[in-house]
Amino acid sequence: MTEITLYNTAKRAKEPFEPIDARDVRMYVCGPTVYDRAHIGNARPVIVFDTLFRLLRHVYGADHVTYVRNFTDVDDKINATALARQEAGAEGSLEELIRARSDETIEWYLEDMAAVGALAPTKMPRATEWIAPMVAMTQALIEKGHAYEAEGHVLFRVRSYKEYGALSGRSVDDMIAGARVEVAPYKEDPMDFVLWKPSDAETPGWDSPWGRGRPGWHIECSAMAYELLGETFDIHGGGNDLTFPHHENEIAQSKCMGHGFANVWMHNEMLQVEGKKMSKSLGNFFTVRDLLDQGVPGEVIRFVFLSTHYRKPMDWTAEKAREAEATLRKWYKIAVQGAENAEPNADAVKALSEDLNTHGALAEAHKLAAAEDVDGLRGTLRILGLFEDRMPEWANDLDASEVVKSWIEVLLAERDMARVSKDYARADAIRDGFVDAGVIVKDTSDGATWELAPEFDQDKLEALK
RNA sequence: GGCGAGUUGGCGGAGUGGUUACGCAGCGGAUUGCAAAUCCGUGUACACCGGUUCGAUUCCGGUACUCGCCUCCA
Repeated sequence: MTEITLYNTAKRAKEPFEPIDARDVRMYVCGPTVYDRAHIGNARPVIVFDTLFRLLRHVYGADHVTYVRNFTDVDDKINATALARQEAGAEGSLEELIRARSDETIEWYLEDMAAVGALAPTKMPRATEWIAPMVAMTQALIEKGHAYEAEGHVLFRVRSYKEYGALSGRSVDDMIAGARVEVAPYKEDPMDFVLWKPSDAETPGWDSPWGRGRPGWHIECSAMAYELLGETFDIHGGGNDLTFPHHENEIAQSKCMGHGFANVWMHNEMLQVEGKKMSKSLGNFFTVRDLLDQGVPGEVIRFVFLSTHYRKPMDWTAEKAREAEATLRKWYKIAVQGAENAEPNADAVKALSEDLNTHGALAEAHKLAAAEDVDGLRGTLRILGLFEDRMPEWANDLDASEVVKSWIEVLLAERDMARVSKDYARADAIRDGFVDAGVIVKDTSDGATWELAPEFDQDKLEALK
């Protein structure tokens, strides 16, 4: 069996991956807060952990991997959108509008992530459907002395968990020293974080022993992971911005419940755009849907993501997308000749098994393409999520008649042969079409150059249209 | 301030204690009906300073610089 090595944030080292139960390998990844379209950075953990999911399925069998990715649909930003819609005259109660906003955002998310080749996780729990387990866990933490109620809030007593800070390598005292946040007066300790908070009439809330309220973000993941994967599971993933405080808090909650929780912690690095942090103020903020709408295929987006190791900062550039598209066009023509159930190349799998060296796997794919190993390439592209059942439509050759039409536009406007021929790859067939139509002829003086026919006239071109 | 990641040839980006990563671009050539496409060939890189070693880009220590997190932002 293929030996998989993974970098474990908790150990700060790569270690051999040994599943608790090879017949049911379990992974939890923090999913999105569903208030709007997923931006391009959101796609990174999705693609990284989807690739890991595919590798695990390959190694342990498709039926022996459980992958849980949640939706956080308790959030003030969702409420704000719903409220704005109501004020703009939208039909329905605020509650209904909130639910509708979550629903539509989840739908968008699944569409966009499917477009970049992400398989659906085994389970996708919505926080609002698991409130009872969150309440139960909160209650249990109070009973164990790890949490306390204060002014309608329930807070986790950070000082009661000695290992707090181990994942992110921080000490509680250092964190307090560097804290820039104002401390709520009802907290016993500045580091304590909320498990449950009260909701006002305008905010979604659920009944609880502490009154009507809603869960804190961190308890959501602890409770859902426990319900769906059990007390102990194999891998917990997410972006490295979640390492602290989110994952640190999850660990504190679950460990204090007496759970083993996750054995391996994996974090992907952040994404930048054209060398800069993506932000709305810099104007380099865009969503996955924006790219798709601009005609960047999902496979190309995925390829670009796979070309950088997941633990390194990644830079999204238009140049990389161009390169990726050219490479994929070439590969698809070869891979499409391969058998449908072709196995991935062993060296490519080996690369992936070494802490998800996706770029190494792509390098193997280059070699397979050069060797015209149609099966190996097809299988390899499939495990990378770059090729499913058939060639993506965008990768097919351009339709000659469509291309001719665009050429005609340019010829009519500029009569520029060179300009036209630069733009299209399939010049031969297209040119033949023009020759047949008598629009272009070979220059008789040198016999090597093409020019517009002397008797060329507008009508002839118009007719071709 | 605290924590963490990184620095590889023109660019992107792997990896290794002593042998070609890979891709793109470039250059040379082949082919060709201009161009494109295709094919062949081509590149002695590893931030800086010390140390360990027969030998370090690869291990250890330090310096510089870059970046991220510490704000429910993946």
